[in-house]
Amino acid sequence: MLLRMSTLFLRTLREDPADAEVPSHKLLVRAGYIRRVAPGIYSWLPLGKIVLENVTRVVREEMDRMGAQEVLFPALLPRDYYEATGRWTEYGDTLFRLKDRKGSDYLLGPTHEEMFTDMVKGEYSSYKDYPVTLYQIQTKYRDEARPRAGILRGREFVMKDSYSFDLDDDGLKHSYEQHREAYIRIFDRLGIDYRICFAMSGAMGGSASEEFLAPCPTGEDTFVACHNCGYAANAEAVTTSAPPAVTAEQPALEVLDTPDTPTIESLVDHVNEHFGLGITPADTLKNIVVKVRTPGSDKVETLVIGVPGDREVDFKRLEAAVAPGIPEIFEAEDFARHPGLVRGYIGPQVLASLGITYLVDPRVVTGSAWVTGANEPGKHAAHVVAGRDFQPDGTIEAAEIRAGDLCPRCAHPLSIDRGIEIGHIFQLGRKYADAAGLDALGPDGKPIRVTMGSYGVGVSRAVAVVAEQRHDALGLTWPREIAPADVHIVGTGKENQIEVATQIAEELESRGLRVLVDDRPGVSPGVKFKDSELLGLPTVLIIGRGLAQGVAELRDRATGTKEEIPLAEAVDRVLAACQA
RNA sequence: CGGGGCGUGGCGCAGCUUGGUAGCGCGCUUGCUUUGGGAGCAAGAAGUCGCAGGUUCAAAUCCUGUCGCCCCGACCA
Repeated sequence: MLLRMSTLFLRTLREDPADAEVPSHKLLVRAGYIRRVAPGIYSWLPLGKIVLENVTRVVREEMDRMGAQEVLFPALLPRDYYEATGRWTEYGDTLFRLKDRKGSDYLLGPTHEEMFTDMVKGEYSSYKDYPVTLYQIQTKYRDEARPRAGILRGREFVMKDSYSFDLDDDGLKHSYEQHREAYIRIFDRLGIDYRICFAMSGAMGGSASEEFLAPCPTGEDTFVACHNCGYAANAEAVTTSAPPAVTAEQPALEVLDTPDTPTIESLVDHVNEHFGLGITPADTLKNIVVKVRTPGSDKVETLVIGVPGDREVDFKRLEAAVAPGIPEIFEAEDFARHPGLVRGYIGPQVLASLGITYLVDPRVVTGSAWVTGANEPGKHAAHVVAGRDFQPDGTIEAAEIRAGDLCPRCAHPLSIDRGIEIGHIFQLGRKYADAAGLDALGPDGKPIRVTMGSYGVGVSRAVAVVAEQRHDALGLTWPREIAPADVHIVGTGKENQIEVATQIAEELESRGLRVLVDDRPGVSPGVKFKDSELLGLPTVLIIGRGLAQGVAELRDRATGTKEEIPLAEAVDRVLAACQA
């Protein structure tokens, strides 16, 4: 491959685009890789298209290597496939819907579980056919509430999605492990820094689930990591380690007059001042009321959640914890309907008699004593003991996570970072097979319900993530595997530098390298150097002022090292650099 | 959907308070000079000032409405 900048369809921008905020967005636009056409929708210019194809190639090679077989579904799909699983309505506004000329409903596929399941059902019927894993690399459409950060979160994006079909749980585990290994190879080859995090399976249903998160300040996901034992988890999936149960005898419950103490801080101050208890916010028990709506029905359950007073309820964690239920704020009118719940002074002592479910943070262990509401305006209760004065219906992971919280596996302090989800693997189980009635006929003549795994890689997002993780003040610094070319040869000077640069470019191309040569006449050296740095090819060879002395300059874009080399050795030295 | 900001040549912006000739930088075209860090000089091309209505002798500027976009929060590869 030999690209000549004199004819390459490329225009670099000197200034950041006004609508870009994150580095990958700014740089990909400035370097002429992508252009915006609508919110969350981008065109790929020649260099960007090459990078995207390179990522695609890596993903495809690794999927093929693990034995998955590539298929391709349409992006334009009829409604009925998504009707069977209820997702035509469940997916809500995120689904791009359209009608054909006859008025029939269609959609642009946001994901393809239904299609894969249906395809396997149509072709396979015997246990001898299984297991099988299929994948596709496809453009997906999601009408995101808020597309953002350029290509990082678009409404149209390229995704590799695959599905494994197995006859039993062990088979599913094996398929899952194979994917895990394939993903590790993929992201290693792409040069992405990532963590494999425990995840919630969320609305998709299913059990084991892990996310591949690329640590990045602009990331939208929060994850914790333990630097001692290697544990990592999405914030929603972190489990809280419970302290041991308290066996010591506790004083009897005591109701205290606590007027004007609407906040935890005011309560703590008041109690310490008037009753000398010496408590901290962590000794109080804060009780939050929420409504949990069951999707697709009118059923709404009232739920009270007890968390230590020094912590907020993390709504995302709460959502994950009550999934597939949808938590909603308990409004003033809801309080009006539940006179037993005294806003600001709720204590768990009365919940059982009110018939309200009470779930507590795991720190609220049996025997622990708390200062909490007394279910009367202006009154709180002290020495309220779990297991004695109230009986929780269970625990819930809804309290916020903080840096320094203890690792659930080894009890070392956890760190908190942000990351971008680039891959997600999980064991779906039989939800879609159930919906589709996907069975294999077993050796005994009886049907076996197939169990599935679902696995995704954000292909176009990976391009942005690499740009996000690998750039400097001057521009992009692609890893060789996905760079638009191996080497950028810059010819600059008023003698025959451009001719020589072109000759070397042709020689390197014939030796199997992918080459970009800057053969633009009359363009000043500064412009060429700046463009070279912006574009970010890993190796740069400059044929410039040293030509008369038979000298070229070899640069490494990422490290910034520069070396003068004899022109006669240029081809070999570039080859060596590109093969290192 | 809630909150904030912005719509002016291809890109980045000023002008709007106090109505009166549409301006700057980059990019683009032509010529000459320049060639190791986004060159210089000269001459050019290119704008329904988001859209609609209103006020006015006169609207980018004032008023009303409307559309769109970006950013921050609830959703996800």
